[in-house]
Amino acid sequence: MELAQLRAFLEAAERGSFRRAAEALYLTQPSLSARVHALEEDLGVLLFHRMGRGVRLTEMGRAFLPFAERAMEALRQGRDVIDSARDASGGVLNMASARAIGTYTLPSILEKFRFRYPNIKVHINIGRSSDVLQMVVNEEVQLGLARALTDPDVVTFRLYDEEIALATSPDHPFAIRGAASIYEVAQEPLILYDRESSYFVLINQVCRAAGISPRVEMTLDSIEATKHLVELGMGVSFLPRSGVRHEVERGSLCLIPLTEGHQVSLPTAVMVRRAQHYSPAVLAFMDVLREMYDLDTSLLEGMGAPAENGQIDAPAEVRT
Amino acid sequence: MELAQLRAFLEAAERGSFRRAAEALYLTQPSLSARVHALEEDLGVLLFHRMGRGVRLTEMGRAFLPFAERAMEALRQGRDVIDSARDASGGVLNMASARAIGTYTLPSILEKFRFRYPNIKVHINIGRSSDVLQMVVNEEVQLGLARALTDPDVVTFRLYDEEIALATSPDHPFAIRGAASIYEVAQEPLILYDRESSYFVLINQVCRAAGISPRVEMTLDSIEATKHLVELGMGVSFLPRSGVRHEVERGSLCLIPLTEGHQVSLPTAVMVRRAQHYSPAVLAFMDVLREMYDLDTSLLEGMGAPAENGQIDAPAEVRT
DNA sequence: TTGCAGCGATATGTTTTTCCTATCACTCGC
DNA sequence: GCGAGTGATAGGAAAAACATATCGCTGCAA
Repeated sequence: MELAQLRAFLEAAERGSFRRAAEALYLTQPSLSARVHALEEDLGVLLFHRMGRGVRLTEMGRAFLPFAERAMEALRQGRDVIDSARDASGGVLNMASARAIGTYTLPSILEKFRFRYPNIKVHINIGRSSDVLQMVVNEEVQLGLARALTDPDVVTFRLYDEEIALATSPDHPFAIRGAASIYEVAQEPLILYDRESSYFVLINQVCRAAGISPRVEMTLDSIEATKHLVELGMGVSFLPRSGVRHEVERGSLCLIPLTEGHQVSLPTAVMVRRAQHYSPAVLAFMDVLREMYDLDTSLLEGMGAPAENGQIDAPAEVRT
Repeated sequence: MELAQLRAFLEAAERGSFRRAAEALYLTQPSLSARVHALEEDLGVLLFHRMGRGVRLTEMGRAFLPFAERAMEALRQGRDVIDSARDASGGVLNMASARAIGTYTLPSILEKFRFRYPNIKVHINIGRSSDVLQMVVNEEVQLGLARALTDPDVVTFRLYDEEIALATSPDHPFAIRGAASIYEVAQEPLILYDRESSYFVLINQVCRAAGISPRVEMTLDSIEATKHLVELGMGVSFLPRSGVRHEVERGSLCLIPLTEGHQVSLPTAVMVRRAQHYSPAVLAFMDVLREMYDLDTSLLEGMGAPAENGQIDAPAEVRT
């Protein structure tokens, strides 16, 4: 069965004439006749009564007609969807972001993005870094911002290293002294957020590296709430530097360097599912990131698949 | 767009591999590749990401997939309907019959028919002769039994002439005398049924031919009720001979010959929509009729369209 | 009744398309 | 790296589709 045959069938059924149907399809009558005949052969039944004057559907023909119409309608709709999607596909960017990035970094990115591409609608899903990666892999989103994770199906571009700093209230002994040892921190009540988050994992990792086990007094799932508790002197916390900028400027929080020089940083990256072609929206967003973070996104453009150096395999990085 | 392309698309989408899809469709990989490429060209979008290892649907491909599936499903259903209709088409005979024929003649026809073709289901619509003709023309039924009417799109085979006889109760003067003049009948209260029916029209026609106007006391739409009224002596009526056989045998009704020799007969016929091919059920029914009424139905069989002498143009016939 | 016009079927040669074989380029797993 | 597996490409062969010309039939009209 072929669509050409169905088109011939439908046209002939509608016009009651092979000749006129052939005209409508820019064919000669014998060609259309052959198409109908082939369809009849395929189905094993006569679809038309051939009268001297035109043709008329048989019972079988009438029975088959609605199905042929439905099939053609489905394909027409499919084509419509493709057409509208092609025109509008540049118009929607569906992305995912880790919470901290979405809260503190993404707004400034979006500001620039919306200014430069005001017609692109953006949908943002907030989740943990591992969720973000998963959404990218599953193609639930076109693009993800999170801690740099690696996956064979994902291209990861590193954006910047988020420094995780020890934060205390201004009247805390650490703040007054202006420094603290990692071993002292281990004695302090520690407030962390979201046991599953990258931050939590990373900080535990640092402590283990230093051979200490921190006194985790509280875990929350909100950075904002954590900051407030630290401001109130309930404990100290490791927080992303970009997330406490305002409080530091205001003087309600202090960032304390560690005497051992431990520096905890979290590589932040943008991730896309590996593919050969990317939607205009994705390329536009990457372009904004390229400008802001000196990124090399040339690998995404054109036909070529992204090469190896576009990725980062580095796990959360700890320099000492 | 062609179905071959859609089949290639669907198979490749399902298997994630052009090569395996090609195998499944008994093609070589380049052929399948070309089909998909042609579809992509037609739609103007890429449907697959070509990875080194297999292929993966693009967003567009995912968007188009359900429509392609729906179209294929519609065609599959259409084919199923055709297949089951072909197998069962011999199994259903949809017919229409005029009331009198359906009541008195059809049962004996059906008895023989059901005996010989026990697997054929019969649906019967009862209506007036003109309705029967219309249903045949509109192809609402495959076959009609009615007064012989003519239509350019209908083939009419005459079966028998139904004699319309004057019926009275056994104690009526006509019955005692054993005969009646048409002019005497004009003086009697006449009971007729169904103003629109062929019988009614025919009897009026006879009376007008004799230059008389009958005393129509009552019109009913049931032959059975008419018979009962005549049995009770409420009047006389013209009734189809086959419809009063039982009452005459039982002695509750008498049939009175007209002294002038007027004989009213109604040509009864079977009618089918003119076509080139007839379903097995129709041919089977015609075969039973052929045997019972010495009909020449050979014209319906084989490929040839029915010829001219298969029809009857005679209107209701009045011999005098 | 007899032409005449319209329609569909058929035959045939040509053109177009489709298909397969062979080969290249690329990716991935060992 | 190297081999297995996969998709793209090129070119020749096979098949299908198409158009032209013509026949037979039907229905309409003179």
